[in-house]
Amino acid sequence: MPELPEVESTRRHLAPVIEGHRIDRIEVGHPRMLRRQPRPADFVDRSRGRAVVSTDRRGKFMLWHLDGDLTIVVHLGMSGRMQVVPFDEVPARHAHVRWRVGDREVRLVDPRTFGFVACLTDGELDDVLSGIGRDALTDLPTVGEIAPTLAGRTAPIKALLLDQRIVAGLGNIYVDEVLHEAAVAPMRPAGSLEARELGAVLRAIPGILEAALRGGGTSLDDLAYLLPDGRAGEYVATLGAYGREGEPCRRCGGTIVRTVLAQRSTHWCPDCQH
DNA sequence: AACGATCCCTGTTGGC
DNA sequence: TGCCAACAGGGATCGT
Repeated sequence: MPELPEVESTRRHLAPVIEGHRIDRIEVGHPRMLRRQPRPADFVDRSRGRAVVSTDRRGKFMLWHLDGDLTIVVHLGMSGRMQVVPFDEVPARHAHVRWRVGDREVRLVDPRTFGFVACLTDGELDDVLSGIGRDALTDLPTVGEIAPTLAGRTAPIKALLLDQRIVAGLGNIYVDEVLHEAAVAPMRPAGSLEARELGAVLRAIPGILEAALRGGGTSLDDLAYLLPDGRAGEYVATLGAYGREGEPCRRCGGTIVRTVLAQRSTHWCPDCQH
């Protein structure tokens, strides 16, 4: 599932392909992908012929800043991935949005269509980003900054780490990894964490995310996520908790268990996560 | 306001 | 072997 490391790995691969280049042609094969666009008909008209000035990211939102104060927003949802192929390659199944850039085509492939794209004005972009919290990799809050937000909260710490309005970028896989690294049980009421534990959680976040980024992200067995050149992310071999039900904890030798929390499968070690 | 549940969607998996 | 229900989950939305 694309989370911050997957989106950032994707962005870094796409940057040299699109930055400074003009978008010559756009095709949208699935209107559902435009559901964030205020006026779907604007999507193609706004961005066609414009150059990508720079790329950026906020949480799981990839941003392509265009000339003319417009930004293409790409969210990969749960099964989205980007492809870069020669422009004359036969369209793949589920390649729902296709951008022609020079002699190449950039595609958003998304079988489950939970992803979306939009081309937004600066004002519209501000509206979208105002609903998203600080970036988990580049703008992580300190304990002092985040503690008031969590104080008194009874929801599980996992649920609040998944909430993009608080910290943006973590998804189901990396929340489990962060809590395992921090040795905090995922069902702990968020407000019950001591400063020491909150500190451990916040320290674990950049460590996990940067390691995942070095591996190009996590490609699970179903291969939903791949890099734009088709390669798999290698961090899957390093996962400590997610997907390791029944396997030994790398830290204490206990057994990783799977439960359901916040309507999500949750992997953790009852022996060393407290 | 906070929190949990439900829905969207479809390829894959597992049970019978 | 074949069929079909269950499952995966980011984010929007709804009910309590």
